Amino acid sequence: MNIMTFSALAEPSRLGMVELLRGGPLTVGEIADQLGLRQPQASKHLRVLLEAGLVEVEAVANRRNYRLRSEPFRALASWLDAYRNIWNERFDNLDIYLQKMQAEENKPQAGENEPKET
Amino acid sequence: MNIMTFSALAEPSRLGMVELLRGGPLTVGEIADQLGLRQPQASKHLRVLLEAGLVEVEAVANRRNYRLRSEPFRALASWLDAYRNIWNERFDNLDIYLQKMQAEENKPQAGENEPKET
DNA sequence: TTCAAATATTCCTTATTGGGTATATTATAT
DNA sequence: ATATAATATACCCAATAAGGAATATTTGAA
Repeated sequence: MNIMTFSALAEPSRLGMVELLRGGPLTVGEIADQLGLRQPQASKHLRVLLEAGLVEVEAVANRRNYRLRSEPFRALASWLDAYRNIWNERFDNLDIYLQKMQAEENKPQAGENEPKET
Repeated sequence: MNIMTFSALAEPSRLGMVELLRGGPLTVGEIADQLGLRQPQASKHLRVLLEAGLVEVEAVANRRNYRLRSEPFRALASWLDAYRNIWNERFDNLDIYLQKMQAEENKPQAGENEPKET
């Protein structure tokens, strides 16, 4: 997984931009307007998104049309897939018990198998 | 989408920790070892992951067993779902053309509908 | 009580990041 | 050539984050 994807999304304005661009391409000015940003900061954040590969630009005269790229989202989804097991509460109580037992084996000092009561 | 999830993952050591914990719970020392970190930085990064809700701890004597929580991964997956359209290259050439046409309508200064040739 | 292991916290220092403002750049129109 | 709109870049400053090293805390054992 590319860490730049996460750092690009780890900023409110930039995450907002991505959500905004879900509706389709927008210019810098439109993005700045909708998010209440000044133009320079909008440009700077878009640059970060661009370098992270999250968006791409198309120059149309004066304007720059920014839109989402699909690749990083696909990558994110496939990375997430590796965590599907966790969905199903793989580490449920039984597993935790087994893991604890296994951890005990590292220091079988006092009682061997059955800890006597009191 | 909670931004803390992204900022927590936007750091190589922490992303490494998450990947590592995919295999099951580990103690601070084990994590530090496997990632070549000093213990204090391991603890500090784990704290960030903890506060982001990505992991949880279980104290067992001296040790702290850290393991992944499922919720943030579910949240991430459901957030990603909103971007599924982009998978299918929704913004293909036709869409881009239509969007460009719509953008033109904002400044219909010269030609109204049919721009005359030459 | 004293010791040692595992972990957390604190302090310090440096690097990075984000906002603000001014300015440069590019394209269109006159 | 000049003016204007849209955008990018540069510079400065404050806030944040990360590593290093020392220290505090907790637990089990002698």
